[in-house]
Amino acid sequence: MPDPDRRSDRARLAILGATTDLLAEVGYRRLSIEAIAARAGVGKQTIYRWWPSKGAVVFDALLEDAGATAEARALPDTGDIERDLRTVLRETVKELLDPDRDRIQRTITAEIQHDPVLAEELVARLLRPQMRATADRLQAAQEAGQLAADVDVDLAAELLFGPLFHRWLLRTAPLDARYADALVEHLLSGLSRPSERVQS
Amino acid sequence: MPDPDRRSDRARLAILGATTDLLAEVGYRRLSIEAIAARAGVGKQTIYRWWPSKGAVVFDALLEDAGATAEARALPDTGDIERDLRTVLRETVKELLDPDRDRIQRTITAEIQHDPVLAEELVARLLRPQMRATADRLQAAQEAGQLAADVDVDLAAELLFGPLFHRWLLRTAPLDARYADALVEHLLSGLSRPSERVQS
Amino acid sequence: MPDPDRRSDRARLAILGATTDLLAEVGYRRLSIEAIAARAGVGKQTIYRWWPSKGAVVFDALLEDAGATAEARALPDTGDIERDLRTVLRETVKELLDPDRDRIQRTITAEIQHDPVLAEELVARLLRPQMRATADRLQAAQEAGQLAADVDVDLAAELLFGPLFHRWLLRTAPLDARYADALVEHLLSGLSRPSERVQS
Amino acid sequence: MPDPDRRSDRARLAILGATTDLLAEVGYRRLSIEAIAARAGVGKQTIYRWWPSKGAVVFDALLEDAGATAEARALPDTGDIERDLRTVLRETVKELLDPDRDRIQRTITAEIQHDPVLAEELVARLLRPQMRATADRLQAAQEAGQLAADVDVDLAAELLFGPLFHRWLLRTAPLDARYADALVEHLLSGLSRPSERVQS
DNA sequence: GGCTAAGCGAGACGGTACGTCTTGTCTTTAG
DNA sequence: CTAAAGACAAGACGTACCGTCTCGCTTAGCC
Repeated sequence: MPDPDRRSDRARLAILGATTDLLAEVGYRRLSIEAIAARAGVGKQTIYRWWPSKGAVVFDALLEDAGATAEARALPDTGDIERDLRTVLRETVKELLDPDRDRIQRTITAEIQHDPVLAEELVARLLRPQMRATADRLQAAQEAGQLAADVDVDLAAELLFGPLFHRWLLRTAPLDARYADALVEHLLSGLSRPSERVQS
Repeated sequence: MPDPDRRSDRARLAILGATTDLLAEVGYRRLSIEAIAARAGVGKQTIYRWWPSKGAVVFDALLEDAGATAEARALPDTGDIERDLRTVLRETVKELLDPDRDRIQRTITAEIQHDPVLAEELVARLLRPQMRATADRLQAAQEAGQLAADVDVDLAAELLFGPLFHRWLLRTAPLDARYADALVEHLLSGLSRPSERVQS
Repeated sequence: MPDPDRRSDRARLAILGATTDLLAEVGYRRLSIEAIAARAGVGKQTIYRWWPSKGAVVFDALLEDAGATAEARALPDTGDIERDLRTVLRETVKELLDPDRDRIQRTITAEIQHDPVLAEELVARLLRPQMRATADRLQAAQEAGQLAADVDVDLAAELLFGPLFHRWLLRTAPLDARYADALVEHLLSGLSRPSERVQS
Repeated sequence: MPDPDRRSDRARLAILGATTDLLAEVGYRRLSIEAIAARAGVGKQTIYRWWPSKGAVVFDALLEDAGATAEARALPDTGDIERDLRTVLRETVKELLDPDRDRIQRTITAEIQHDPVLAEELVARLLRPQMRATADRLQAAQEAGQLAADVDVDLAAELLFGPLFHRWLLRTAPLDARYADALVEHLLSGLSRPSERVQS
């Protein structure tokens, strides 16, 4: 309904900024549209005009921050697949361990549980690119003969990030660089040998 | 402060029951203590007396339900490790795909993001036992010579459940029985062969 | 703090009306802001925004009603002071005996016991005007030679209304028209004769 | 229902004492049965067993205090009716001006507005005796020939106390000793002269 | 360059829920 | 076997926000 052309960028940025600030100060739970509007020096209607929910505002505010990070995390390609995977996983772990990122990331994760639309946006803009890049790197390694030809590189990427995020989100065990290394180690070496398996 | 000896079990169960019902009906977001009290025929104070937050009530309500489920999901041991893992993973997938369980499980997952105490309780009472059981089943297979002796069974369990929950929580891709099978398949066969790896 | 210019008259009148109705139905003690808001179809905040306490709302509601009454009770002046005073006192008695007015009036009287500010407002807007009018009527009679020149007309007014309200408020004896007449009778005839007094 | 013989005097006095204390500390409005029980070191049930309402407890507590005062205020009889009336009215004024008595008296007055039973008890135990005594003193004066034989002594008593309490309760004007004197003066002298009245 | 249709800030509104407090009843515990 | 202690159902308190709705006031952008 409202005309995007006439949208005030001043207001937009003030809202996003106030949201980021307040998120850090009081957390998602106690964050209110009222407070965002007040902090941003903006009428509540201006928020409701452009965002459908608190979650959406928060989401945009976080993406604003996360954007640069994601770009910067382009996968390295040194020719050594093991080293490159180690690098990217350790980096991911380090990021998740940073208190600020931790809070933001958890907030966004909690948020998408109840909002599939946001979920899709998050996946499309942050998660999928990262996994895609990892899978691409694996494929390059495959083409270089460093990996078996029958390896499903997408599945492989999930075998790296899946357990990592599982530990982090569900807190089943502490997350550290050694775990990242162990995942890479397993992926590249294989856990079991075909010869040792019984016939099923 | 209040004396647990004098706690009314009637009220406790009514509250937990009402919470479960309302969760399924309106979801976590629109679940209110007010509504729980009304549905349970209980004073609000009785809820506040025994639980510190809405999250805690929901959590207890969930555990009450999940208890039996968890017990019932004792791992099968048919002697065939592949079949057994397939069974347990497919079961887990099926459970996560059930709308009610999905909603409840997501709710609780979102909840623990901001509450490490709840997180630890969830892990201790639900997640850890399941992974422990899986790891134990793997160890039995190992002792039966169906798996290489150097396999880290705990890591193996994470390689199964990690990617599963990753897909489910972050919605990076649809979750189905085929994916469960693929995870088992990978774990037991190995993705890469040692002989094919380049020297690093 | 709130801006009186933007005040909704619709809400104001609905609140005052609901208050009057509920006062008559359940009395002051069991009157709740909650109920007023519900009956008026108004948010509680709208009440708290404009009135500091339940007493203040009730007070305004009463004055709204009493306003017209007070205006209408302009003193008659038939030329016959005794008849006019009888009329006004009997009218007052009749009003106090009406169950609705009785309840409201008692409520407000109880209320001002603990709130001098409300007291002053009540006196200024209702009580003082009535006594002033009565005193004025007495003065007119005085000027017409119907009363001694040295009579203090203000004191005289208190001698009429004081005993009346005393009976009514403290319930020391039943209130009726005969009592009103007796008070007028005494005021105009004098209880004791100067000639009969002993020297003091 | 409960047996008055078995009533614990210790508890009764503790309750009455706690009530008086709390009344002075927080006033009637914010006085709660809960607080009285806690302060008195008594179960709430013990209060509910013996008193029907908060008002009743307060009432008893206040009467406990007021009792002695009332007894002590026996009317003087010096033979000079004017002086005696002046004394008793001035005393009453002084009492009403004392902050503690003022608060207690107002509380009790507010209370009886909504409780005719309490009203009757107050009247019977405090108000009526005082007015009776005043009327009796007037009658003695009458018999001594100091007052006209046709004076209604009960009405006369109301003409003294009525305006006094009217001023005090409704705060229509400040209460002081001069006003007390003026009332006595009027009662004994008469406001108007019969000879000056017009024929009605 | 003036008109007009927006977006804007402000904030009152009808509501819902919060977490606390008190009421009056009922139950448990200790003397 | 009584009375304190206090849990309970009920419901009002006053506050915080929700999302909607006017208000005037900029502020474009089209005439």
